[in-house]
Amino acid sequence: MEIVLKEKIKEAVKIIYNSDVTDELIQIQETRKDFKGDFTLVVFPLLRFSKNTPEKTGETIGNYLVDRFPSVSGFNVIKGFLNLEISDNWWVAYFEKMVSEKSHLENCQVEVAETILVEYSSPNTNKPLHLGHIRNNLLGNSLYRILSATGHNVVKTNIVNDRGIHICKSMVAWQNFGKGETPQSSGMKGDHLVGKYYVLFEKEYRAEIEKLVQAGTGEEEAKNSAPLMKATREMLLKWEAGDIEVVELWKLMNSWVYAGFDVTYKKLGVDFDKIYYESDTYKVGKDIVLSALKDNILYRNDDSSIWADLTPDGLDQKLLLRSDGTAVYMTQDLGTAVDRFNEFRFDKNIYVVGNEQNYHFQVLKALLKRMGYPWADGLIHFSYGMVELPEGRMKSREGTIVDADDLIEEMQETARVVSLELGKLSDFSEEEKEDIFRKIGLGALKYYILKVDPRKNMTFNPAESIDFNGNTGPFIQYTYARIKSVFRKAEQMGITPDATILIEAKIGIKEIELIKLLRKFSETVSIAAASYSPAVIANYCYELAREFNQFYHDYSILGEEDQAIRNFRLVLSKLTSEILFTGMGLLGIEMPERM
RNA sequence: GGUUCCGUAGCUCAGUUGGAUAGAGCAACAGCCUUCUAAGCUGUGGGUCGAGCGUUCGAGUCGCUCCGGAAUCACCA
Repeated sequence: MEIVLKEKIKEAVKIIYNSDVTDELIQIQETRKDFKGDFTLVVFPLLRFSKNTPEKTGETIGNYLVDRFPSVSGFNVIKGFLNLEISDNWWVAYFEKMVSEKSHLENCQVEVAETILVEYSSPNTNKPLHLGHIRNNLLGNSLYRILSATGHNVVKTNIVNDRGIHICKSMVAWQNFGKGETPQSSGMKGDHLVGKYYVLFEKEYRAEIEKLVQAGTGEEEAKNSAPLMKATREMLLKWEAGDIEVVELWKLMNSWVYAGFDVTYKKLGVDFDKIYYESDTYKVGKDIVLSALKDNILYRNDDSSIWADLTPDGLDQKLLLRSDGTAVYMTQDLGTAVDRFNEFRFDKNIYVVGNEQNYHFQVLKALLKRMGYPWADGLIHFSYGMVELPEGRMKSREGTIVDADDLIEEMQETARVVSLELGKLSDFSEEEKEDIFRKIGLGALKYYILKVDPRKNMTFNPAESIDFNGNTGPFIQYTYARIKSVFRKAEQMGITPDATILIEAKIGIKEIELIKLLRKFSETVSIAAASYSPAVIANYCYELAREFNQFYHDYSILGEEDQAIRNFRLVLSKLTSEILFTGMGLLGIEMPERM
C-alpha cells in the first residue's frame, strides 16, 4: 500500500505542481494512534514544490488522492501531516490475501540465499553453564531460526574450549584432592562435578600464594612458583605432547562435562549441526602461525614466542604462540576459522560471543586478512551484552553465579505453582501438566532474555522472580491458548471458519488494528534477520498479543449473531494464533494449547 | 591513559532510515468475571530522554564538548 501511495503522490505532485520528486522526499509512515487515519504523508519535504503552507499542500494532495484513488476514503491535515484514511474494503481484501498465503514467511525471503555459520554456546569444559551462557545459547539459536526463516542456509556450530590452561586446573585439582570422585559416586551432574574442582583449584592456589607471600616471596613470583600452578603448566605441556596418562584423564573428565551439557542443552531446546573442539583446531592454528612466520607476516621474539605486529591496523602487538611453544586462545580461533571455511565455504561466519571480546575479534579479523584470507570479511562478531546482577557482574568468588540448571528448574517450579493456583488444568494427566509447566517456565525465561536488545547489557534480579504477567512469555502463550480455546468451543458448536467469504463482513476498529499488525509480521522478520535481533520479534509478538486481547475483550467471537462477522472474527483469530506461533517459534519458545 | 559501548518513568525495557503530545510492563491506587480462559481488560498518578552547544522547518534519534557507568588494551579464555 505504501508503495502504491508513493506512486500516486508522485503523480499528484507532477500534475499539480509540475515537478518530479525523488522517492526519499515522499515519506509515508503509519498514522499515530491518537489521530484519525491509517497512513500519513509528511508534507514538509514537498513544500519546496508547492511553495505553499504545509496545511494547504496537504489538503491539495489529499483531495487529489480521494478523487483519483478509491482505496483512499478520506483524509485530514494536522500541521504538516496528511493523514490518509484507507477504506475498510481494502483492509479486508488485504486480510483475505494474507490468509490465503501458504506460509507466513513467504514475504520475507531473501533474494540471495547465503551459507551462514552461526557459532554459539562455546562453553569451557571446566565449569557448568550459567546465566550468561543461557543468553548466548538463546540468542544463537534464535538467530539461526530467524536467518533460516528468511531463506538462508544456516549451519549451527559450537566450538568447545576443551583444552588450555584452565582445563588443566580442574584436572590438577581433581588429581590432588579428588580421591577418585566421579559423577556416579557423587551423584553430581558431570559438569557441576568438574566445576567443583575448578573452584577448589582457585581456592587452594590462592592459599599457596598467600603462604609464599608471607614467607617473603614477591606477589608475581609467588603466582608463578606456587606448586599448583607449576603442576598445571607442566600438565598443559604434557597434554600438548600427547602424554597418555594426562590425555586419558582429560578425556574422562571432559566426557563427564559433555554428558552434563547435553542435559542442559536439551532442556534449553538448542542443538548443533557441527561441533568443533579446540583440541583439534589449535593444531591447525599452530601450523598457520608457523607458516605465516615463514612468510614474515609474524615475528619471533628473543624468548622465542611468536607475535603479530598489528600497529599498522591501529591495533597492538599480539601474542600467538607462547615461549614454550603452546597455543593461546587466538591461535586456535585462527585454526577454527580456516577449518570452517575449508569445510563450508561460508559467506558469513557469525560468532555469538559477548562484547567483552570485541577486541579479540577485531584482532582475529585483522590477522586473517593479513594472512591473505579474503573471506575474513565474512567474519561477523555478533557482540551481545553481559547479563548483570543489580550489584554488577556475576562473580564466582562471591558465589553470585546464577547456574543455568538451577534457573531452569526454578522457572518450571514457578510455572507449576502459578498454574496449580489458577487450577485450570485439573483434567490433565500429570505428564501433560508437567509438559505445560515446562513450556511456560522456559517460555518465561526465554522471552525475558530475548526481548532485550542483544547489544545491550541487561540486568537480572534473582530476588524478583521472572514475571508471568504483562510483557512476558506466558502472556503471549496465554493469548495463544485462549484462541485455541475458542476454536475448541467452535468445534463443539459445529462452526468452522471459512476463509473465502470474508469480504461480506463489516469490520470494526480493533479488527483493522489487528490486521495492520498482522500485516507487519513479515517485515518484522526481515528486520530481525537484517539486524540480528530476536528482540524485534519478541516485542512484535507482545504487541500483537496485547492487541488481540483488547479485541477479545471488546468483541464477542462465537457469540456474534451475524454469521459473516462471526466467521471473519474466527479467521482473524486463527491468523493471529498462527503468527504468534510462528513468531514465538523463531525465538525457540513453544506454545501450549491450554494453560 | 588509549579504544569501544552504554545513560529514556521508582524498577525492567521499547522507541524502523531525524517527524506530530516520548511508549509498554512491573510496582502503587481505582474499577471490570451468571457471557468465547481475569496469566486478561479499563482508568489514575509518575519524564528537564545524563548535561550543554550545534546542524535542521523539525532531534530521544545526527555532530562536538563535558559528566556518569561498563568492557577491553594478559605468555587468561
